[in-house]
Amino acid sequence: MASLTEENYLKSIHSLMEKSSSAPVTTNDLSAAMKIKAASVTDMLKKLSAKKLIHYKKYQGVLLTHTGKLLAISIIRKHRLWELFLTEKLKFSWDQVHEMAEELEHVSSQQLIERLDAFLGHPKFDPHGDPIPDHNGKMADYKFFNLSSLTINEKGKVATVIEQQPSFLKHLNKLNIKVGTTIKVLDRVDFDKSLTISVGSSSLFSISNEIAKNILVSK
Amino acid sequence: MASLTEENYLKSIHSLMEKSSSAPVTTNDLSAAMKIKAASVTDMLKKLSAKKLIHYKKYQGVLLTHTGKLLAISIIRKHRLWELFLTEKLKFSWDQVHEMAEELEHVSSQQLIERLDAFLGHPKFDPHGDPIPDHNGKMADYKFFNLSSLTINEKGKVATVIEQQPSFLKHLNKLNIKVGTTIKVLDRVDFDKSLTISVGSSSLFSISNEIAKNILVSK
DNA sequence: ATATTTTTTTAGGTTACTCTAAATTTATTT
DNA sequence: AAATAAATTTAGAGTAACCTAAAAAAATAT
Ligand SMILES: [Mn+2]
Ligand SMILES: [Mn+2]
Ligand SMILES: [Mn+2]
Ligand SMILES: [Mn+2]
Repeated sequence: MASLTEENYLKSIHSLMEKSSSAPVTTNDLSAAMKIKAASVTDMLKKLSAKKLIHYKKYQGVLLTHTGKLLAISIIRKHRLWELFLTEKLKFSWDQVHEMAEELEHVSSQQLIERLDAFLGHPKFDPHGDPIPDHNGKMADYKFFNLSSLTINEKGKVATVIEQQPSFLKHLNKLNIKVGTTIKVLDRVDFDKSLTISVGSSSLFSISNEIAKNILVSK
Repeated sequence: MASLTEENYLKSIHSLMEKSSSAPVTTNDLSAAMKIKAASVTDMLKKLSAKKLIHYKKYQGVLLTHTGKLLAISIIRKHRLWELFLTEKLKFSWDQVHEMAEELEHVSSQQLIERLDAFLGHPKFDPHGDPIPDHNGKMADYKFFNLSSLTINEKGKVATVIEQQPSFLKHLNKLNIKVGTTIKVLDRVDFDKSLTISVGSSSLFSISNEIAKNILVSK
């Protein structure tokens, strides 16, 4: 139905819509996110519009149609299930799996993905703490708190990370921070909002606000 | 390095070379096998030749170069490992896995395939009894016997099937014949070479020579 | 309300892969 | 050894997905 390229556009539009709380996504946003020139993006928007996967009016940005959204979510489902397969079964670490999942998510068999889901025990979250949509597209919708917003002596359990570049994830590995880790905020420096935290039951160190802002916790 | 399309051509050339015991593969052979018009095949042959993946002289057919052969075998390795994953872990039957593996074999990560190999326990054969090349391209090379060539009262263990269309595999499912099954030839009709066989320890029935010719056994 | 800047679209091209129709080469028959 | 048939290549074209440069529209600043 949709080509690999079209699938990538839909996924990108979906993720930009989430970041902008469903406001129209602009051509330039897509161009920047996908590293494809704006003129090329315009071409593809016309095509996706003709296929009724997006709502598109010249100069007005785009929104996913119902069909487009379902398709986007089904690709995200595949991406996250494959990521979990790679960490759980093949023992890759969370900083290695994204790129491979970018390819695996385009494997078309619906049956394959349902079997994979069962094989993994119908998981609810991927290795980065992102929710895995079920086969109807529904996904867990918890509200998490930014680590940087916790008060002194407050504890949180790492739920998700916002920034997911391998370099950031590898840094968290060094700090022993992963999904599920309990973090307690012990102190905050007024000047730069850096935090002194304890991780798990052992170590105690300081992290910048830049890092804290990219970690979401449940209380 | 090589595109999905190029990979499919190399795989096709490899399999035709095996069938013709390494004689040059013709443009028309490829055209028929890949269901792509001969003119298009010629275009691609020029391209693969420029990349030194095949030996190609106008009108003279093609052979894989050393590099081309290594690449073809690495794709076959991926194909067969994914097929085994699908049967062993996701519980698909041998008649369902080929199509999915046709897509999965193009996922590029070398690391992924090495981990998958380990996860499956470094298997030697795929669900159809075909040998899985190891990471250096070496594969088991047993000599098997055609079921149709067994003498009366001779036994064999099913090792591979030649024809691998889903329809044929499903028929074998019905007959309870799979890789590993022991078959004993009890009688042969002179007129049409059809065989009366016993399968495993139970059933006893007749199969046509057409079917027998597509089953290879070890003695 | 104009002028300037920024964003987006259009116009015209390129590459990868496919096609049909015509030309050429090789193989087979007579 | 021609003549005919079959296989292969060339020529010309189309679609998908990209690009740069120029034009047009929208947003911002004066
Ligand atoms: Mn990812
Ligand atoms: Mn993820
Ligand atoms: Mn197969
Ligand atoms: Mn196989």
